[in-house]
Amino acid sequence: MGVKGEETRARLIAGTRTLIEAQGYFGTGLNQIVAEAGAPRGSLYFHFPEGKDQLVAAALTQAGQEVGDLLASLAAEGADSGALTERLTEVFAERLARSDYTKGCPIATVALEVAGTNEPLRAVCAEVYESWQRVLAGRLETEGFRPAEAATAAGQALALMEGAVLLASVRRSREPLDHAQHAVRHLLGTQPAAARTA
Amino acid sequence: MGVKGEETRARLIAGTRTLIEAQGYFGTGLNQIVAEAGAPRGSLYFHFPEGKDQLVAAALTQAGQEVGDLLASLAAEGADSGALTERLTEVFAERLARSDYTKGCPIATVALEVAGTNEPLRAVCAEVYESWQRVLAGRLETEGFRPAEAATAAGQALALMEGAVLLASVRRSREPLDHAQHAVRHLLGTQPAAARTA
DNA sequence: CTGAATCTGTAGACCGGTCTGTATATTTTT
DNA sequence: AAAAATATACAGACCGGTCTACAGATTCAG
Repeated sequence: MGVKGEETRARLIAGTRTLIEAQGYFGTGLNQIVAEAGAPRGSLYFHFPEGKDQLVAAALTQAGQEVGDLLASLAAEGADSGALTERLTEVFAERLARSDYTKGCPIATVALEVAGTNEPLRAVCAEVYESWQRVLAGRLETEGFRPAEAATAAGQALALMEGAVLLASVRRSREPLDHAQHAVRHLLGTQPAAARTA
Repeated sequence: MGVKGEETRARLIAGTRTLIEAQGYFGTGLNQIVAEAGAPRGSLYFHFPEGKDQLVAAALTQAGQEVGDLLASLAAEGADSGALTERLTEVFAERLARSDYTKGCPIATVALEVAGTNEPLRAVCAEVYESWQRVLAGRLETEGFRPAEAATAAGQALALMEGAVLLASVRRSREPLDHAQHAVRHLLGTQPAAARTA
């Protein structure tokens, strides 16, 4: 596969990400995607022969991996669970603010749309969320949580943050995210960064 | 307006609720709605002259009010905040299980789809969530929370439950909802003292 | 009491446009 | 020249929305 082919493929995924994050799966058409990516229709079906679902799956996977890699690298640098969740909350808050509250979690909208009707895409969304949860749970284990409790606590923290993104999108305000961050700290039993350094 | 007219209108709203809760806003077409409701297209535009958005707004409002009325009646009977959230969690869990995990929160999917692109519907979703939050916050005030802290805690609890519905839908399991319920109890039970001293 | 006018609501054909996906021709790269 | 990739025309289905026709009840003049 040549350089140009890779670039077109990358632009298609990037365009798909941009659009589905703001409009969801059904709200985004292939015409819109190829226009956004500056690629012709034929190229789309050359690079993604299975069509829209394959393209959306690639976009979700890439977006999920970016966030997962960020969390994993923070954890590798020794960030504690409170710092991990704070950073994730901040990522979502920043995305919302910079997009005028059109893009929150890159997975959530599609996840809810397809969970009941599109099993392959549901599985992709589930894997992304589980990968995020695994990183957080792993960190919690090094802080003394037993494996089962770490998984539960990580799931609760993730639910809190995802729900806060939903409320923040609907209210057009980052306040729910900031309140969620405090609640997550409380649930996980860690002190805020300000208190730690004091 | 005759009896039959009211019935057709009610069937249209009921059909719309059924479909958008499982498939979202963009995933549900008017052909599907009129088929589900057993009503002709002309009746749809007679009862809802502004079209799809007016119909969806009516469906969201009705679904939101049903849940809100349930919470309000429980609160009037003296249920405490833990019982309110437990019941709301149970409503969502039951809906998911009975629909084979296709219907969770009746608002969430549409809320995320339209938050960035359809201001009137976004406002409807926001009002539903705020009405739920108000009931819970009101109960928290009678339990000793100051108004500001009650609103914050109610928002955190709502975020936790909504996020748990998302994760439960994607995982096809009620486990996230059960874990969320424990976390909500923890948040609401321990925060008053800290909030008062803050 | 009748029968035409009116109102409510039903019924579905039809509009332009967009949807996902296919087929085929052409250009670029190797 | 072969392979990789681009480019576009096209197909059939469906989209939301508009339009006209008409069925059944109600009203009201005579």
